[in-house]
This record gives sequence, C-alpha cells and structure tokens, in this order.
Amino acid sequence: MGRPPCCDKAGLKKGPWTPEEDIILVSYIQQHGPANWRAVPTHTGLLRCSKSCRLRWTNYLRPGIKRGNFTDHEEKLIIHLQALLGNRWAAIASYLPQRTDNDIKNYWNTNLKKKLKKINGSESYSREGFSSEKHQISRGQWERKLQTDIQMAKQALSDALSPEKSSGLASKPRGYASSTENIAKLLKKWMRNPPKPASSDNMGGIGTPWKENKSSNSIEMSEVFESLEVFESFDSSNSDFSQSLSPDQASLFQDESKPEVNELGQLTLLEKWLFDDGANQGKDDQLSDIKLDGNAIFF
DNA sequence: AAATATCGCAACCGCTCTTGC
DNA sequence: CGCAAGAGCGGTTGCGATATT
Repeated sequence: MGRPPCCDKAGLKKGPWTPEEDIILVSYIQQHGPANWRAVPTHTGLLRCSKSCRLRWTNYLRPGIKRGNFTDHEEKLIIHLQALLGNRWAAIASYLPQRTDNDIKNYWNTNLKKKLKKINGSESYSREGFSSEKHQISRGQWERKLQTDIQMAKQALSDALSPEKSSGLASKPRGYASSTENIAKLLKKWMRNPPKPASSDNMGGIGTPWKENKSSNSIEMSEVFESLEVFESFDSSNSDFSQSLSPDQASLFQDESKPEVNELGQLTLLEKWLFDDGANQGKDDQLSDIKLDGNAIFF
C-alpha cells in the first residue's frame, strides 16, 4: 500500500531547471517567502512538483549559498563532523551555513571518501574504517583515539566559527552568492557558451534546460535581465533585501539561512561538549552518553 | 581527431518525520 | 488516536564535462 506520489506526475517536467523557471521561482519566493511549497506550482504555473521547487530553492537559488571549491577548512570540518555524526548531511550542513547538505554529500562522495582512503589506508575517519579499526585495537586505545578525533573536531569547529579565520563563514553577506548572483552567473555562462543549433528540437523555450537551451530566441536575454531587475534587492546584501520585505517575509528569509552556530546558547549538548575546554573531568560520563546515542560514534 | 572512461554535480526517488484535522 | 498531506532527509541516478587512450 504505497503512498501516492507527492503530486500528479503526469505532465510535470523533470530534469534540469531553465533560467526562466528559476526566475519564476525566485520571483514567487521573493513575494511570498519560502513556504507552502504545495502552492508554488499552482501559483507560478511551473510544471514542476512542489518537491522539485523546494529542492531547487534550497540547493541552488537560496540566498547565501556558496558554490564551488571547498576550502581546506571546510574539508576538515566535514571530515570530522562526518566521523562524529555519520552521514547526517543536514546536521553536518548546519555547521557550514553556506553549504547545502546536497553539496556536502556530493563533495564527500566524490572527493573526501577517496582522499581519506588514499591518505589513511587502514586508519580512517570513515564509518567503515572507524568500525573496523575499533575491532582491531583495545577499547582503551580506541577511546584515546576517539578523544583525539573529537579534540580535532573541536578545533576544526572553533576554527570554523571564528570570524577572522573563517573566510566569510561568520560574516554572512560577504562571499555569499545571492539568488540573483547565482542566476546571473549561470546566465553569463550560458551566454558565453551560446546554445548549439537545434538538432532534434523538441525542447525549447520554457522547457529548455540551462546547458542546452537551443533556442535563445525563445526568450530574449534582455528580457531575462530585465526580469532580473526585479530581484535587484536580493543582490549581495541580504540586509538590503530584508529591508525591502515585510517583517514576515524578512524573517522568512532570515530563517531560510542556515542557523548561526556561534551562539553558545543555542548549541546542542554535543556542541557544548565540544566547546567545553575546561571540564575534561566527567567527560567520560558524557562520552558514554554519546556512545549510547547509537550511530553518532559507534557505527 | 575520435572513442572511451572517469568524474562531478544537479536532480530525482523513496522513505521517515512532522503537523493538522 | 489515527489518518492524510506536507516537508525533510539520505541514497542514487543521469548526464554533461573533462581526461585518457
């Protein structure tokens, strides 16, 4: 008795999003905020399911997303958090406010996994390595290693949260690619590599994906940029954007950003524990609590 | 230069969790 | 309390780009 699909798949478009679709989506969200995804396709006329819209927004169009190269810093942080949390990408992503869980997951699968395998051989921070190693060494040794790992994670975490060290991690607007910027970048790229002449052209216009938009005549680029002016307020400074919104909308967009984690008051037990430099006494107790937590440490 | 292999990323799928009635 | 629908999450896939033969 499977659950029916989230939306009627018939007639819905799949695959890469087009600039036009992105603009429609961003425009709608600018007006209504990123909520009630169910209503998005019906209100915008997008032939996408609500889920697809949400995904596109959260992984790509949302203001504050940094794309491209991961810094060494981010890399270390991901490695340690993965060792601590496992493949809980959303949780890991919450420590890297500029990155999406999808991005981190992809980066882990394509880069870090291999890197760690290469570097560590038998010694590994990965779930597999950790677990196999655990069986080879004594409990004491393993716990000492765990302490070291956590110490390193703690270091990486505080480094990441320290504004002067982390290039833009704590200073939100700088280095952030806003929706407009994301779209603009793509448009530039798109224009640099103009669409190839149509071959088997059953896609065009609204249905034409970014990379293979075969009919630039389907929408004049001037129109695209004209439309982009609508999102001027998105640009480079989220605060400017917020000011142009109603308080409700502004808060929606603020909430949309990944949570700031540099406020100890909001930290979870694990985070507090990681930060708690002084009290090494009693950590064994806390450690056992964490162990009991199941897959956080034991895999 | 062409064919093939590999890589990286965006997007989809299916499951679970949450929420409202 | 149970059900349905929406939202979120992690795993997987598809495909274009790039590297290698």
